[in-house]
Amino acid sequence: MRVLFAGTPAVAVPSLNALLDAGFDVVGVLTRPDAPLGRKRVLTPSPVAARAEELGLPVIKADKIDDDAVAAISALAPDAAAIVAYGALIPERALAIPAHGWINLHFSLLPAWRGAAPVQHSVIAGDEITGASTFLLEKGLDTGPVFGQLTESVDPALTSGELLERLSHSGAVLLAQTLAAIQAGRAVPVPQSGEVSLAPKLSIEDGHLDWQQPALALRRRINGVTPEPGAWTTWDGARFKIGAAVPRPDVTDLPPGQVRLGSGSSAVALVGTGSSALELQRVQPAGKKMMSGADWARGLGQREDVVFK
RNA sequence: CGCGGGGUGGAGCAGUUCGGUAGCUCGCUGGGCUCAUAACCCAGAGGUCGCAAGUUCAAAUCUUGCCCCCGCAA
Repeated sequence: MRVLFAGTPAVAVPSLNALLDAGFDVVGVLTRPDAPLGRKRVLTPSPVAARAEELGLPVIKADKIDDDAVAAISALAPDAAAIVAYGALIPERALAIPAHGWINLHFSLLPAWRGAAPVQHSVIAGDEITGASTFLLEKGLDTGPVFGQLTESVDPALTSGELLERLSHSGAVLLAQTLAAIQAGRAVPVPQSGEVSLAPKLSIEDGHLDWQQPALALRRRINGVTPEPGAWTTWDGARFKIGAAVPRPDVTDLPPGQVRLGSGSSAVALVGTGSSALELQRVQPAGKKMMSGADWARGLGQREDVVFK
């Protein structure tokens, strides 16, 4: 079966690999154009583009599916298209090109968390179970009938990045299985049923921590927005990022935002919340590299005037 | 030229304003104490102060140029 693969970020790469390993004839790869990356704005190919070039596969780079892109896709004459985090809408006329349609791997248990950032929203919401779904792409946003799903329990200590990494691998297997079923003619798409929720792309503001919230909610938010867009607060008027924190239910005497620094060999950074305290494990003051909370506390010495806002 | 912070033993920092022998909290090594320990005590190793040039009797500190890291913005 001739398959077109569409995807852009690193989480899509395992799926591309899985399709090849499963023996599908990947006739081309659709990905977004090279984008400026980092402070120096170096034009960098997407991870999927890099992998495709490594494999010697034909690559179509398109920001939106215009006439040229449609023509390029048609020319490849795919029987099916597999799409994982491509990053742009596929118009109906492109959806119609492959006979079997476009099969999307989405990292949630649809119809929960339709949209660009399902895993992040799932972590922030405190879902105990999440997963991945394959479904037939149609006009609406992640609304198509589902072919298959897998579930994954959510470890409260995991960040979105880590959970997404796991799902990108388990989901890749699911995607390959779904395509195999379609090829064999035994795939049964089932309309989505259940409670719909939306997972729009996270903004910087989504990572802004509100210390009035209870510790567990804050931890979920920190994990949910890590590594992108990142959790932050402000200290002395400057941005202060927090990469990881664990609840300290035994510390209940700190007002929200107030920081207590342990000294000596018991160096530790605690911050008050709406409930009990959080212990900061990874922090990054503005202008500094990410460091452990203990290192940060050591460098500051015993100060009691550190307050997050 | 987008705005800003930073580079000081292995880690995190102070010292720079006003030049004058390298400091703090840890870590590490050895020893002591202890049933024991991330506790405590003693001793020790470890630094071209990002790089280069300049000023000076003397530069981590002042001047100039360059490199690298990071926050914001894109």
